[in-house]
Amino acid sequence: MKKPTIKDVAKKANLGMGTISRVLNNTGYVSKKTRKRVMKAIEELNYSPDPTARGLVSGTTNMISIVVPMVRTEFYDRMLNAIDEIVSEKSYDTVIFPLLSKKRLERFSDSNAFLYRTDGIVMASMPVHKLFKDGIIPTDRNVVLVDMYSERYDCAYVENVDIGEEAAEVLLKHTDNLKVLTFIEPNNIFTTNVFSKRLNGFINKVKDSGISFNEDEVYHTEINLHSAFNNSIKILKQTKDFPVGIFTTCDLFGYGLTVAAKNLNLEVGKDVFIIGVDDQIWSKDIGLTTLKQPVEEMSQFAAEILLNKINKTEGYQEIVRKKFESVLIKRDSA
Amino acid sequence: MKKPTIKDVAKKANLGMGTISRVLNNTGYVSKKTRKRVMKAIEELNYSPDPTARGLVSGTTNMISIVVPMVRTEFYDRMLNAIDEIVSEKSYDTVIFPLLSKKRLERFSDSNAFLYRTDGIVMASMPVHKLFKDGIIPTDRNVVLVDMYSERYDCAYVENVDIGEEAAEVLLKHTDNLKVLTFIEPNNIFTTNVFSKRLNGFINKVKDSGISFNEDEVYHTEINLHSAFNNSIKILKQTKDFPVGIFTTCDLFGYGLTVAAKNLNLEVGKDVFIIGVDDQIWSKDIGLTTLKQPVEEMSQFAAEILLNKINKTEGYQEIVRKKFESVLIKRDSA
DNA sequence: CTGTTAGCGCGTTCAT
DNA sequence: ATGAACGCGCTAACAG
Repeated sequence: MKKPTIKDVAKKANLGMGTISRVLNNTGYVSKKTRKRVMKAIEELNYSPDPTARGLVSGTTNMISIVVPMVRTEFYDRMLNAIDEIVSEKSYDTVIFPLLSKKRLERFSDSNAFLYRTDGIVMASMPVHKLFKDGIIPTDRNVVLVDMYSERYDCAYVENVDIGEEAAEVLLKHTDNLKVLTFIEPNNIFTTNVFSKRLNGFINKVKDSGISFNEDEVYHTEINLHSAFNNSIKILKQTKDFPVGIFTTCDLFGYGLTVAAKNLNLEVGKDVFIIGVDDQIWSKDIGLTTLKQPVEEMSQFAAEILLNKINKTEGYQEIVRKKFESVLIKRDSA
Repeated sequence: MKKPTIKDVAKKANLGMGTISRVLNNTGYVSKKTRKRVMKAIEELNYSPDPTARGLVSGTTNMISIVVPMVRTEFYDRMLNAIDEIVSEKSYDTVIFPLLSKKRLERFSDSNAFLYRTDGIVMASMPVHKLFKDGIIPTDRNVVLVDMYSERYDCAYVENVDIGEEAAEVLLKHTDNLKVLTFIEPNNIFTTNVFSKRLNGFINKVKDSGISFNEDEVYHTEINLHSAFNNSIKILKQTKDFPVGIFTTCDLFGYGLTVAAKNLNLEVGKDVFIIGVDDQIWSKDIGLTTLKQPVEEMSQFAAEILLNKINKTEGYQEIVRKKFESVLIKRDSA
């Protein structure tokens, strides 16, 4: 019971292999009648073409690789869904490569890694210049970056410095008494420093506005709610004057702060102003004002330019770069 | 600048293709000297073999597919890491297929989907009997299930009914006044009903112990902290007698309940006893007693039997099934 | 020990 | 409009 091949179909339909291939790929001429015969044979044998063989001869796989740093956040979940939606319309399949470890990165440095055998690659939040030798992704396939700026590659990104600046603007409308709750990224090749960019943008904007800002007002937390809660309690207890405006560099921290404020009987939106980043699905429920990164739009845009490039016939192609703006979602907290 | 092929290497080293192939695959005899020559040529040309061509002829890819329902939980993140760790030792690569949608499921029903072109498939938390026609995964490749029991396939799983029972046991040591906070799974082909299994196990155990249990004592929540928190407040407010013991069918809900209790000035571990499931990374920090599913052990076991099967030469192989026991992690909350 | 050759399953000429 | 033959890059089998 071996799997049927195109040869079996040809034999069954009393036709040449070429003809079968032609109806399979909708290429060249083939009469209506024989097409029907082919379809019937395919049906009967329950045949479907072998993608490996196809890949070998045509060089294409009808698949798109998506490389993500990890797979446990809403951000990347949204991204994967958005990309899959776009490419599946053109009957491309997605396959996910989480960059789990340094060992995996090494494997990804081989241009024959499976990752690069697909028709196109989406790299999300990857500091390509740090990860790959000479900053070059070892492939001749089409590549597009999401959530990352690059000089060399097509990319769809948001400027995290801008996010920090916008956060400052929002809070400054309420008070000059400002603090920040953020995460300190480890200094390794994997990080894209989104948190420190947001922080820097915030500080710059505040200082530009002529307000003094002491680095002591930046508090640290780990990326989990419990740590965010604990450190929020600390911030609030150390706060002498209210109201206070606090920029939490992601919504999760904003959540911790919201709960902490409630615990200390402080009113969010009056005693404590909070702005977060990301607009998580639950952010609405807790009335958190936030800067939403347009993940879906960004991802879909990236997917589209990737498909374009794949289907464009050879030749020079300009690098496409698109900066996406975060959107202020105004709710009760600020 | 085409990529070098094995032919180029052969030419460069003045050898036959066969010899190159032999050193590449460590098969057959090849003298030390020529091996060196080959290595040198490979180095100089920066050659690496084309996995597609390899796959076509040998039928193997050195890759393992992992199918997961989604990719945004710690549970699956842990699983992926655990599996990757095992298989990468044998220089297999992992590729992830999240079952994002019904459309994707359809694609997965084609035995030539890329998913099935790898050397082995790990399916996580997949109700195979509901997802595939006749309950058969359309492939002749080796398959093993994780976090799911099956009559037909090798599997490594935990019995979620047991988890509910154990939770009941723990809480009953503190009080007979019991409640549950859980999620109601939608009734579709994707769900594995872990939550209702845990609930049923709990209820059965309680009733077996001669304690009456009213279905009204089961409260529902969505799978996010905010909903868990809100519904926890509701539970606690509707509770007349303390202490109360509450089984939260996952740690996330336990977290919401912990925060809610604090909010209402109830002491966890005295007024309110809580037991959760999963032992998330932050569960320790909030002192949550929990039943840890041995994700890593389970996943690694599955990976190992998969590798075994792959490398075993043909012939009858018994189905391997291993049930893993959850581990009680005792902390302050119960 | 090493070279040669026949396919793996398919797409793509090139005849017809 | 269709069939035959070649080759994609590689491994396996067989000669030598």
